[in-house]
Amino acid sequence: MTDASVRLTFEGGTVRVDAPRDLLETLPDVEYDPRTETGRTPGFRYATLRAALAEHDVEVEDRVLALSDLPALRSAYELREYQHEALDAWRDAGQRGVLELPTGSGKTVIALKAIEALSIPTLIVVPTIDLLDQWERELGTEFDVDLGRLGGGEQRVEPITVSTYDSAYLRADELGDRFELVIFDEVHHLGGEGFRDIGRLLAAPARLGLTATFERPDGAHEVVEELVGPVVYRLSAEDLAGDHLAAFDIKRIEVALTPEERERYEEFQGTFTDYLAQSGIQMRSGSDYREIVKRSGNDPAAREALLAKQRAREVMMNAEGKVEELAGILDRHRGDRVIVFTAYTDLVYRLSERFLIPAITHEVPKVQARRRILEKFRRGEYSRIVSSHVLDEGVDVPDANVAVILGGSGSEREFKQRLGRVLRPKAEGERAILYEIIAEETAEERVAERRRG
DNA sequence: ACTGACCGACAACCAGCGGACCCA
DNA sequence: TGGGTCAAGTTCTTGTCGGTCAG
Repeated sequence: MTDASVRLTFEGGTVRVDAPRDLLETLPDVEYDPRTETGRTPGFRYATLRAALAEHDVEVEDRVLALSDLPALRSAYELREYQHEALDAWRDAGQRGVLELPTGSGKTVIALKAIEALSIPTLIVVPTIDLLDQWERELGTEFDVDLGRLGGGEQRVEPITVSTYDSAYLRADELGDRFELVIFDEVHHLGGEGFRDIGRLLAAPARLGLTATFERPDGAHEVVEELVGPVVYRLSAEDLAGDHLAAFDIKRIEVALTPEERERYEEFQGTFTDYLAQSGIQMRSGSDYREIVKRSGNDPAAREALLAKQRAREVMMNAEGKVEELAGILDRHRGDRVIVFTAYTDLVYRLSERFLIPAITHEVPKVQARRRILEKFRRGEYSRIVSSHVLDEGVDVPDANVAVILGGSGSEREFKQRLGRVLRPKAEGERAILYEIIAEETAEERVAERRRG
């Protein structure tokens, strides 16, 4: 017992545990691997494994992490009080956990301070190339070290590296031993079926997640919690409004469908409800909906019902009355900076033509063109833009003070992200406004309720 | 170097009120 | 007559992203 020895090494996203069989069996989450005749556990269990071994009176030869040298980092940045609290909460939780803070509250800065405080090799994982660039810029300004970059056509690893989720996913098994701290920006993405493997394969014991909305409707935040840790600090937009973020009002406006729209809506919606009645499905949650989706693979009636539901959704999301209402809003806010959000790209182009507003969708040819439009918006050459979902996340959108949602999903996340676009601190007394325009007597009233308007 | 086409991944997707059938 | 089960083997569409590869 006393002189047993244990050797830990990293192999393709797992920690290999060379130890006597009887000791292996006492270790949590360590499985016996008959091929190598050793114990084995996923990379993310490394920290708990070390803790468990510390309880035993054994000599541990730990060769898991292969870290490069990193000079002590220093940044001139001063954290605000709540940012300080957030960082402390994370450290108190054993350098594991998630910070849930609204868009514009300076999550990046907290992370930079965490990197500075620990000065250990760090991997930062982000969902988009845009964020890749932003992090690279911030890190470059703050720290005087070479930065690695994985994604956007480059694959360069340095002690401090920024990666996309996609690239990290492709290389996690091989990179898992190179970093002691991993930061997941927009950490809710880590709940995705494939992306969760990133968290699983990395051995980094220190883990920080950043997001504005931790909970996922599919429940996968529990996976994230296991891989990164629980939420250790949380503030909402309301908490910071009027102080570090702009004060804001949310105005809900209901508009009527035209008689033609009403007729089409009722017909499509009717097809859907008829199917529900006929199949006996109780529509209580998203899983009931998924049940219909599942059936639609083999059952033509289910498929027809789903298509009808989608057509009904299109009718209400694109209702003509919303366009008229928008005309009034644009008129009232002549001097303001306005972002208009829709659910469908078709409507984006219709609005763009009718109101002569630049459009941004995923189809906008080339990132360059999109960037040019945003740049002109930033400089004030444009005071309005129309977009679908493109600007929801991961794009550095210049500040606006009026947002108009013509069509959106029931997603709380989408709503917060859109709201976040108008919440940067404003001049004294100025308030941001978010308009939700909703088709009355349609399912959209419930949809808007779900996202908590 | 840039571009477009392709692929796979991810996310959202949520009625309003009484039927049909098989088997023990 | 009464009670239980109703459709399984992989699943709708739209919007958006990153990675890859050919030209």
